Amino acid sequence: MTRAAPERHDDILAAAGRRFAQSGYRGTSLQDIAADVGCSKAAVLYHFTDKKAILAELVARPIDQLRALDERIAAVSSPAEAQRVAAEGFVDLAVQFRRETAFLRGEFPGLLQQPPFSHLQHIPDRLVRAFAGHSDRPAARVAALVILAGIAETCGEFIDLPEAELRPALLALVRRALEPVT
Amino acid sequence: MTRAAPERHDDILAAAGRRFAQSGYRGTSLQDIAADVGCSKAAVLYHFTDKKAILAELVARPIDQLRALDERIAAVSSPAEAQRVAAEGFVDLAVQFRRETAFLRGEFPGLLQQPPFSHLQHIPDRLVRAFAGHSDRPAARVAALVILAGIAETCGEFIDLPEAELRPALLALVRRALEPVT
DNA sequence: AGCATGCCTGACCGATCGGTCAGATGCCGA
DNA sequence: TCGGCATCTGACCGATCGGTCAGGCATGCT
Repeated sequence: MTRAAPERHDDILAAAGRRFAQSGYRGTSLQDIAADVGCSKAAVLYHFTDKKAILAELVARPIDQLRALDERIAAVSSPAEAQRVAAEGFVDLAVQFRRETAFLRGEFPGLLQQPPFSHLQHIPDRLVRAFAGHSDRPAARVAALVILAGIAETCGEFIDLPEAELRPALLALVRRALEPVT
Repeated sequence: MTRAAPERHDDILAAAGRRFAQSGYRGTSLQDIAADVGCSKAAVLYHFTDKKAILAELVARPIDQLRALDERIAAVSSPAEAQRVAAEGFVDLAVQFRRETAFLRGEFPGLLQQPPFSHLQHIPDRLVRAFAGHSDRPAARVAALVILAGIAETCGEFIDLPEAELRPALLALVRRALEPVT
């Protein structure tokens, strides 16, 4: 069965993403990916030079999305508008990013501090500042990141609560924590 | 070089713990562990039946600690005392547990819902209730867990802030979030 | 028709993995 | 001194891994 190259490329990427998220990078063989796609292992290596290349392209996507959100925030004029944009986009993005790259933290600790992931160390700084409303309290800025970034992974691990219910409750709590002291 | 069995046993366990935390379970070979300990791979398999057995014994330890803390909280009389004990013990324990078992989440998702890890789903319930001071707001109880559990992993990943500085700031924030609405 | 190109397959390779096994070594009680 | 047990080693096994290679097959251009 022969398909057009771009579609096969994306099929492999999607299958690899599901497998990596489920069983980790080292726990996923090229044979597994090929079976999901419905082709041979050699076909996978025809579209990607390496197994590493699949991973690299897979993680580049959320990084680009996060960078795009960062630029969108940088483009708006008022801090209030920046906060709104950040609050809307960052939660979903942080949740998605952590869910899709959870296996990286276990198998490759320290990898997120290296390029191209190290971009994240600078981008979230502006994101969180926008989200926390230019708060001077570092605890508030840190907390916004910690809470948001921890939602996806912690939910369903310790807590038996669907993400749909957990997120608004936590968001309300984040907003409250970030309110200025009266 | 021959050592007494209990010491060798613990040496292997300690070496495996470091390796698993660094490179993951599948990323660590028995040869790696043996090299760290200073013995042969067969010697490792003399003290442990399986590679799985090493992992099982490694993760059983923090589970026991968490259960012990739970029993300590159940033993105290007043809710205020329970809250103090929980606040003291749970933060360190949650941080340690998440750091030492971070690789599990990436390589074996869903494992923490199965025995013997599923005990954690019941134990933290009382812990968090004690920590949150019997709050009726579910968001507060959830938040206490989420925040505490997210400290170890998120710190040093996105945030360039040592844990020693991060923890008191977050603890202050947790307490504030849990205060009753005035 | 003939040929080139893109896409894919099955067979194969070396390396590494977890695990087994027979036997060597050292220690300790009889 | 001798036998037995605990501890450990080197050699080895089958399985699986990532990756290579020669060739097959369809399509489309000349």
